[in-house]
Amino acid sequence: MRRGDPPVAERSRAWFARPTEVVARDLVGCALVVDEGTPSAVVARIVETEAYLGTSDPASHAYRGPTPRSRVMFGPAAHLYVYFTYGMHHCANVVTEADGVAGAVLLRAASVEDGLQTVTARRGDTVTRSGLLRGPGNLCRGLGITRDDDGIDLLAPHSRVHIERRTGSPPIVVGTRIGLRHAADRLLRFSWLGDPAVSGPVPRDSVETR
DNA sequence: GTTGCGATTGGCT
DNA sequence: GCCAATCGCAACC
Repeated sequence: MRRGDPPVAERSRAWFARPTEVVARDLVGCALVVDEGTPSAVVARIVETEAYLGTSDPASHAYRGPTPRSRVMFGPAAHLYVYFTYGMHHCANVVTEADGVAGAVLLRAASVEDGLQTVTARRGDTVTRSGLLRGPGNLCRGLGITRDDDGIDLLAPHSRVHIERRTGSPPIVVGTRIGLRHAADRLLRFSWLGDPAVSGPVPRDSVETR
């Protein structure tokens, strides 16, 4: 490292601390690395995300201010926010924005690159390969993410979940978020165009490249 | 203390 | 397209 370079961890934190919808778009194509260096390591490429903003977003857990559940969303970026819903499913988010400002990106779908045997063992061998991590609940189950992982720092060396940026720019489709009662019309869903692991109806609202 | 419900999923009509 | 499963939260009394 040249003299004067900022620490790598700080530079990465700044990347996650950008506006939530920008991070949501840029996370598509990144790799999720779970339990690296263990026999059950998994690498999966993110193919679909949704942005959940702070106190201005009626669909966000942060809408009414911090609660015991949502407090991680108000903390520093690059942490994991995991919540439990419908009495049976976990959903994983990447925290965005500056410390004190709420924002998070829901990880909706991913494509298994490595660790297929581990993911299949968790999801069952009747699930098709593209369906293994399709949908936020299935993604958490296939990766073994639970509330125990709530609040972990993605940049900490010992963390069991990391995110790696990858070269290349996949074609991104922008659409409406899925399963919402409020603010259902906002274009805050980002999908890898044409990827078979994308969940829900294929969004066709607009296409952008980066 | 009580209650209504959800950023889901899979199965059935 | 409709609906049950299943329970932690957060809103409300």
